[in-house]
Amino acid sequence: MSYTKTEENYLKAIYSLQVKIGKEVSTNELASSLETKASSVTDMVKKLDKKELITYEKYKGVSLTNLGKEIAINIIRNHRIWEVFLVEKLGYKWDEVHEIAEQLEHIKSEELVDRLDDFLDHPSFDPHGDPIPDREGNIPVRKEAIALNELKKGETGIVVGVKNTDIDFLQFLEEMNLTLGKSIQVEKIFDFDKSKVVKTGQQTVTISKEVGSFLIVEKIIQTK
Amino acid sequence: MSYTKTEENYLKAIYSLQVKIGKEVSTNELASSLETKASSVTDMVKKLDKKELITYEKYKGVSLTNLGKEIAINIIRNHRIWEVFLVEKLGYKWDEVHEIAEQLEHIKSEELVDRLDDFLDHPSFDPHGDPIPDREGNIPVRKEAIALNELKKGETGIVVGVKNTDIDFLQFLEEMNLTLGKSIQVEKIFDFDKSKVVKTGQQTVTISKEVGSFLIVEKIIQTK
DNA sequence: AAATATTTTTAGACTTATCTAAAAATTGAA
DNA sequence: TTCAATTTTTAGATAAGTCTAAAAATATTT
Ligand SMILES: [Mn+2]
Ligand SMILES: [Mn+2]
Ligand SMILES: [Mn+2]
Ligand SMILES: [Mn+2]
Repeated sequence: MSYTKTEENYLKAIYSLQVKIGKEVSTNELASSLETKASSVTDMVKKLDKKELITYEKYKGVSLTNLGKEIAINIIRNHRIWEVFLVEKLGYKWDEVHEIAEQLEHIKSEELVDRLDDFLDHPSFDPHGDPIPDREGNIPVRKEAIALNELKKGETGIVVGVKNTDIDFLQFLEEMNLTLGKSIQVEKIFDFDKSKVVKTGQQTVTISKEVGSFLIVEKIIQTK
Repeated sequence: MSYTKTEENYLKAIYSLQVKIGKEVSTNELASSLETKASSVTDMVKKLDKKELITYEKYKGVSLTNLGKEIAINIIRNHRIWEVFLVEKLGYKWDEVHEIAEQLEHIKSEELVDRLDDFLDHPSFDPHGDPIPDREGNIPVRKEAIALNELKKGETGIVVGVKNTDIDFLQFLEEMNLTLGKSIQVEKIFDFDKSKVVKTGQQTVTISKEVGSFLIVEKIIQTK
């Protein structure tokens, strides 16, 4: 069985929203996530329901079937492996690869992504720190990955991911030098608005609570 | 400006047919090349004409404008560079890559193929021996490339390309061990049907006139 | 030069994915 | 609990690309 690019994008969007909100995904949520209209969503979810990729009940939203989930995870796997390729082999920066990966993830070939995965030495995380599912759909979990906001004053974390992939945000991080793998120490937290002064390498910058909620870090236990 | 996959495939097909037959491409030729119906072709060529990618006159066939030719050559460049990548980096065999390249050639990114080209050290020919146009559309020419049929008895050539990329034919060549880079010596030519006995490495095989017309070789001058 | 065969175009229909506008159902406030 | 706001669905259109069947034009034979 093979699916259209649109069907795959719907499944991927439903998967992400389902993980994020933990219950049935509404028509409007899907519409806004896919930048389309609610009426278009209704049409498409009927079709996906008929194909048994999702469960849809009128006015009650949708959720993925096992098959739908499998396909969604596979597309995400494709996307993230391509992103690794683009950054590791072609020298793209991590804030430049998403749009191209959106196209590459839909290339139809059982074998291609597996070969690419071999070629890249089976990466577990993509350039944004997101986990890469394996062929069977298992998703690696990172120990101790938390939002930067959960770090207390004096604590240190390594940037291992972001929760927001807007190009503007990624470029902001680049500017601030808060990129993947960077070590960040919390110097001060303002009670006022929970903004923070953090140190990364020689730089010291102030970041908002919002930015701190989007940055995923691995907390470093200081073994003195 | 960006074009649909279908438009790009039409331009590519028109380009190849135009090169092959040297005059306007007829509706039926295009239909059979694209495995579609003449009526569909008529609709599409009207559209491409309106976009000034081709010149179309009712009942008189089509030919590419400069813009159309430029786009066609660019798609061919994409296709062949991806084929090199698939063979050189991912370990595919040369008879396995065409279908995947048919998909990859349509990925929209100014930069991607240029980066891939760098990564592959600017190859001039693809795994089938076909020339790879550069960014400006210039197509490299190979000196002394001739059909195997043009070799006389006793002469030797190196396989540098094929004129038929049907998967059946490529697999036949694989079977016969007449693959790219192989040296072929003509042992005998039958007057009867111009079939040949040829030697490649330790193997000796008989090939038809047709096969000989599809194999491109570089003639080796025996400097005794 | 007609008649016939072939090629090409037109007409009308279908599919996928989308939209706007209006109707129906659900939610939430008074 | 009733009415208003919001969400969702339906109805009807549109655009891209395709198809079949029939009409029109061109090419080939007699
Ligand atoms: Mn991405
Ligand atoms: Mn990513
Ligand atoms: Mn090819
Ligand atoms: Mn090729």
